[in-house]
Amino acid sequence: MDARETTPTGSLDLMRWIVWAQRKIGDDWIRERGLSHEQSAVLVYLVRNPGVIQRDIAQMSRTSAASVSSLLQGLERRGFVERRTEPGNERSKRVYATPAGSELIAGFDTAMTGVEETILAPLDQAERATLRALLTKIAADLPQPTLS
Amino acid sequence: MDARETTPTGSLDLMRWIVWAQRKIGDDWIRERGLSHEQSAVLVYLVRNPGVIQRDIAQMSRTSAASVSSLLQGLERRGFVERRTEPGNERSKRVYATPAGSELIAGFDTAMTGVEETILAPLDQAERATLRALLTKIAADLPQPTLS
DNA sequence: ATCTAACAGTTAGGGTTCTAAGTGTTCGTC
DNA sequence: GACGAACACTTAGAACCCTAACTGTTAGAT
Repeated sequence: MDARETTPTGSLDLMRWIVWAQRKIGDDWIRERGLSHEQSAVLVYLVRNPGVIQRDIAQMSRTSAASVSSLLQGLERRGFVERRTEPGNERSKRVYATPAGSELIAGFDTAMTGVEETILAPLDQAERATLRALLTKIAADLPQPTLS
Repeated sequence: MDARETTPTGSLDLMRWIVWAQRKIGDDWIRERGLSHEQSAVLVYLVRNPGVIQRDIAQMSRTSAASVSSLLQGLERRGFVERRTEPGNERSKRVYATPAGSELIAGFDTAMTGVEETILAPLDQAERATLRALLTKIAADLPQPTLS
């Protein structure tokens, strides 16, 4: 939930608004499959980065190792994820999305690209290029999300 | 959490990335004060719209009346929110942010405008105007967040 | 006036996520 | 080797949010 404004004006307010519209659709799609938003985000990450260890997941999602542990328990119980320890390193566990997990995310991705197309419909190709350039410039040096 | 990509390319991926960076900072700020993201969003809404009833909150946040009830219990217990029933209508409750609640959100807002400035730093004034124009165009006819 | 249905909100119970404290494993130093 | 610190992860317990079922209130129809 993030409908902080009724009539957004600042650029970041607008972005939040737009992103929130897309996210809401994605969350609904995911929730119908019985997963939370956080679980889906981790599953997407696992499909793109197979075999990472839990510490990596904690870093990218900026949460604690404990939260990752609980979260993966839920995903594992449903058969979307698998954890294996490799011989020679008994304390790390490599995490993989199962075929069922990958399939779920594939469906999610196609649904989401459809939504993206719908959202960007008001812009022509030149405008989209400009937008992408500006956003790239911003994203290039985002401040480290360390608190003020 | 929404770090779905390691190297985002699409415009909406970029927006998600940027928004997520800001949101993460905001969430940390809020969590240090002992609130969840959802609770903060509702509190912001209440500061801007004093006296709404719980059904309104459920509509704007697109959740259920039950969730709003639990959420407000947490906010009320901490003294950030107050619920009053008006004579003549015994079944609706008008909800107000207390001074403590308003003060909290005021601090949050100033912190966030600082973050916004930091994030937009790479763009000059002309670029910011272009960006805002493009985003406004998109936001103008966002698809209704009804599921596909 | 009564009866029903819709409404506004709450309670109960389960899953999720968080903080704090606890295992077990590896590395570095002596 | 042996010891201690750092590391990777788990468990326990609390708060949160959600679905389903519930209580109490209002409005409308007969």
